[in-house]
Amino acid sequence: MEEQYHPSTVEKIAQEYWKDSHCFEVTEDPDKEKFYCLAMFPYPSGKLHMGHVRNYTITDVISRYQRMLGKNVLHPMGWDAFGLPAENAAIQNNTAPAKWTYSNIDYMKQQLNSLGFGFDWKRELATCQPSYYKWEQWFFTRLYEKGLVYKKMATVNWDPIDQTVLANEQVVDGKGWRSGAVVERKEIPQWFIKITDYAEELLSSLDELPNWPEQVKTMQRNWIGKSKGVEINFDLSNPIEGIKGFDVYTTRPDTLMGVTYVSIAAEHPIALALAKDNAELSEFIKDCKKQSVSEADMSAAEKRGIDTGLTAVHPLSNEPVAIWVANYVLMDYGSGAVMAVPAHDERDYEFAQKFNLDIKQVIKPTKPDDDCDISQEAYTEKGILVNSGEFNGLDFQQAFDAIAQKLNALGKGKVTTNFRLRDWGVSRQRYWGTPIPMFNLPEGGEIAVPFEKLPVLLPEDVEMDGVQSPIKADADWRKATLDGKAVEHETDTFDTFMESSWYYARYTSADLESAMLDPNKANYWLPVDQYVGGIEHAILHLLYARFFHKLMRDEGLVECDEPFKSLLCQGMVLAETYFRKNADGSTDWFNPSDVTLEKDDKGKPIKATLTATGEIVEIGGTTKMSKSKNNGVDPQTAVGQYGADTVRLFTMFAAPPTQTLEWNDAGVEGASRFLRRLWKTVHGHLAAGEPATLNTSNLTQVQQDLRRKTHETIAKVSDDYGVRQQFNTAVAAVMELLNDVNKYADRSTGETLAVEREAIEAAILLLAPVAPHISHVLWETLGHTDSVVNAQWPSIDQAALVKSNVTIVIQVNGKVRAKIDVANNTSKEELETIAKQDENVQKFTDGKTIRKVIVIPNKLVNIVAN
RNA sequence: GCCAGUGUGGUGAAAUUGGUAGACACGUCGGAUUCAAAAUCCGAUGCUAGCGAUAGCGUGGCGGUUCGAGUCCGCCCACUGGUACCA
Repeated sequence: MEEQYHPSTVEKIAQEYWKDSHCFEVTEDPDKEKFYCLAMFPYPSGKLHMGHVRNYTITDVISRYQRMLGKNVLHPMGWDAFGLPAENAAIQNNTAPAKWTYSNIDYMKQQLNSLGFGFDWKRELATCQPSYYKWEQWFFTRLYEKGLVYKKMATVNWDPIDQTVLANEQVVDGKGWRSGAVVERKEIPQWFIKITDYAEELLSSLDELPNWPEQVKTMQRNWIGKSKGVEINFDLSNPIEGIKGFDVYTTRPDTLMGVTYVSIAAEHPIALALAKDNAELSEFIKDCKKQSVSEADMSAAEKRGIDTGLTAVHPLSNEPVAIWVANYVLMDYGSGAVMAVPAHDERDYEFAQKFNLDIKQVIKPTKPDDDCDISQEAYTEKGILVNSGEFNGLDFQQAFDAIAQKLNALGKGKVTTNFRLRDWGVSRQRYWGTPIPMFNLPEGGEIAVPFEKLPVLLPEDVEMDGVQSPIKADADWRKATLDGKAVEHETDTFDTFMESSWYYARYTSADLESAMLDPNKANYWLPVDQYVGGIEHAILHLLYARFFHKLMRDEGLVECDEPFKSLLCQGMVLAETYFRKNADGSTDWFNPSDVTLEKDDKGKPIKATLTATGEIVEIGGTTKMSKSKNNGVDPQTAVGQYGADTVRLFTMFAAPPTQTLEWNDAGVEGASRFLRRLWKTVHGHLAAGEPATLNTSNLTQVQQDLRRKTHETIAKVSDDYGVRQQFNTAVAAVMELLNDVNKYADRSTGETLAVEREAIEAAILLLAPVAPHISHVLWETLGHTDSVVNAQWPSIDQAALVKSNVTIVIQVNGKVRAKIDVANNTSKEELETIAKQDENVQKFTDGKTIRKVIVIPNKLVNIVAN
């Protein structure tokens, strides 16, 4: 064996072996327990970034670990290939989105292989391939036939200069990112899938996902937002254009007597009707249109409103209440109207204060001493009704029921269950996506493209002008015939969340040409046993995929109810930023690789300079790796410099997977140093001669301790990989084991070498999932004929774990005053006696009365004295 | 705004069920080796005071529960993710 560790040589050997033996290509095997491990597939943006490296290292570690446990492991990879960035890049580089995308895929695939990820490339797919999106189109037409798809008007961001629809991301401070024009809201017809039909099930089956992070389930529950409330009808005092009234929904009918006005959306039919002969209102409505459609922007916008002059009739008191048009009420959600109870709702309170509207308290605290001062702020807690006539004195539930019942009797309201979740709008006015498989008919209306005419192909050889989608600009593309009749192709494409909603299932039947899925294969592999991806997908992607899975189930394609059995959400990858402010106020950002740091004597950075010029730059803090701050660290550079194993080891070691990960070159060197030390240890061990067969009956204390460490480490790492999914502590445990080997191992005889051999082999096996290349070569070097990728996970020798002594902490009033070594399982009584006799303990109990002694066997003794 | 997280030494972090705060690693300092340096090896390293034994303080802030709180509860601050057309 070579004395020095050369990562590039080692990695070449291992990667060639994996490739030549096709060892990650798997097929269904009913005799073996299956394990489907999946990473969220990447958008082919050009280069792999550290977030990808982290994601795929995690799934690779889990896959290799599960494989060593003897399971049939599927670990596929593919490309989320449709999307907005390809269009932007195509315009910028004067190329076509397809060409750009395919060349990115080629490059990134090579990068993935250089990192040694064990993917089954036979199942590779790219969502922009007609063989993939054909089945998505087919599935959509099936949903259409089942009535789960419909078309309606919906609001988009409209750039009036570029005459194009903008994504929320493309709206910056209310203006179009390219044109700078103030963005307008525009209503256009769009396709929707009825996710709300599945709201109840999407909510309730979250309870069947014990291995999902609680925070993700909570976010999804809140997003679905099931609530019980009352739908209330308000009549208009004077009908307008035949409109006699409108509905509002509230979860707080108990506050109904506190309604002092109602707010309606700018697009509400009543507002539009009134605006016809009200110039001021008409102007306000026009103004409301100049607003981004994103919820975050809207909530940040100033609350504005205007009194319409029209009143509605309060359904119980019959008193007139003012109708306001407000910019924060949206036509797309609910009925486009809300009742306002300023005394008991913060937003209504703020609005009422601003416009001097009445604030009427109708709820008082259940406990009289609770803070409630309506002149200062809204009281939003539930309480006891006041100023509510016949309902006075009722609590929330009683009032809810009584008021609902009364409204019901008057024919003015009913109890309903409401969901915050809205139907899934899947239409996009973009080019680089799956064409929506619908024909628009000349007489109006539409019909699904029949199966024989699928796929509706997206032309790939196009020129992007930066404004209009090439398939919208091309009148010929639109032309089609159906049964000899001229029809037109829909020119909108699908939301790219469509493709990412079912790719995990297609991997099981990747090359199937005759159907979307092969149920036999799909049902063998599904559900995914472990899904890993960024927390940013906690709601949208994961909810749409869950929904799509249920749609596929109801189509008879899959059997299980949920697609992802266990979910791990990884944190982002961060790096230090460096910048210089220019005289004109602009900022230049410098990549960490171009900066030299100067540190004070404690190691705290005090000064940063550009390595090339020596110019001083400012330290801008650690943030998410991004193009805008130029702090991306290229994985390829790191792999070239230290090797894939080091990069993988560092990514796993530097932080637990769910936390943010800070890239740090010094830390990477530490990881590299550890691998070199491992290599050197194996080299020294082999040079010392052949070990004898391990005989555990005649070991010295030091050797027993080393064996205990070996088996404690196996137990710890197994728990960390398999149960806790905390890879950083697993790596730390192996580091500890190797430290002990180097400190205590004895190479003088065959018997002692056997103890060292056991420890070293354990270390290699435990490390194999994280650093598979070096483990592959070292395992071979130790004389094994099978490859480490197929080796069996080490088992624990319970006898080696037995401890003779434990350290007990002795506290006085909760403060540590002594530590003692005692035999394992010393009795409570004995521990108490020993503790009280301790000299240091007596110093602190002297002159005090011992009130209580708490003894936790094998842990601590706490003496309470005063 | 709303929903969900996060906050521990100079730094990344550990502490799995309420029981020794800081494992492991980086950095820094000191030493060995070297003509010298790199690499490697050994040792020290939470902060403050003290030669030292040791003592006090210490897990974003304020308060609470408990014999005991990084961990549980309440309020607050800062940062991050999502907010339905970025993926």
